[in-house]
Amino acid sequence: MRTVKPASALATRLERLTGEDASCCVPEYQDLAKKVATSTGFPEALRRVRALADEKRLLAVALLRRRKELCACEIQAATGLTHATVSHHMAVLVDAGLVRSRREGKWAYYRLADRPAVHIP
Amino acid sequence: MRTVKPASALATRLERLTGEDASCCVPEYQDLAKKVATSTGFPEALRRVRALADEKRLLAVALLRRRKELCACEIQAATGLTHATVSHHMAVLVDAGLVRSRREGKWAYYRLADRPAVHIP
DNA sequence: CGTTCATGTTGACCCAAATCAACATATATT
DNA sequence: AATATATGTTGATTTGGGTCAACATGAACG
Repeated sequence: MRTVKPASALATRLERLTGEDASCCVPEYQDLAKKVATSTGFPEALRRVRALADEKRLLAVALLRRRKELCACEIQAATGLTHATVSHHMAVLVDAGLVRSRREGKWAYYRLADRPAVHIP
Repeated sequence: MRTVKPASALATRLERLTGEDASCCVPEYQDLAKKVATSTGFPEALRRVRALADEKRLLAVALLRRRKELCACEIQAATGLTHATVSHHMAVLVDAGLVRSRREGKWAYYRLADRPAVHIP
């Protein structure tokens, strides 16, 4: 017989450091990760960062930092996308809490939300 | 004959606002967008935001904010991923300038870079 | 030296998201 | 009312990226 569990790099490293058996420490790290990932700030930060992680959406936000307010047709002209795609992108930004939308007649206006910053949890 | 160009929402809106012909303004917005998108800060901001826009990578960064330094095997234990995937993810973070890597014998250590913040251009 | 072990690299697969055409809705204009 | 217009919605298509198995590298240890 041999050691049953496949030698874990983490366990061997911790045993090297502490001299004790560290085979239990992998679930410990799993628990820490789960605790962080389910903390309040994490899902929102992920949604915000994901919303910004597109070239066209980041461009829209960058433009909104220069012009206070833009209508959908202006964003369409700037991005060169279809109005359908623009609408989809702006919905993602609004859903992430980065942009607020306003409706005036036929036109839809967008501006940055009050606190559009992202901070890592 | 009719108006040759398909009625642009942006042009009609600007003509409504200014009373002048605005058919030229679409390339104007294109130029502004291109100017912003090619500005120095934009590609780096996009790379950083994209690097953070993954659940496992954001988790790794969040963990690095708690523990000053983690080795690859610890990140593997925390994320539950293959070591290949962990290596790939950490390379993305390092390439984005968010994380610095250090090598000590067989082990690879990661810590946050000096200024891991993202700021939108 | 040869083996083991921790990590990096490559190739392939697979899924989520970006995109657009077509349709739907709502507002303005005549 | 009827038409035109600006935007939202849906379905389908395609592409980028996350994932892993397999292989490669390089160090420690006998």
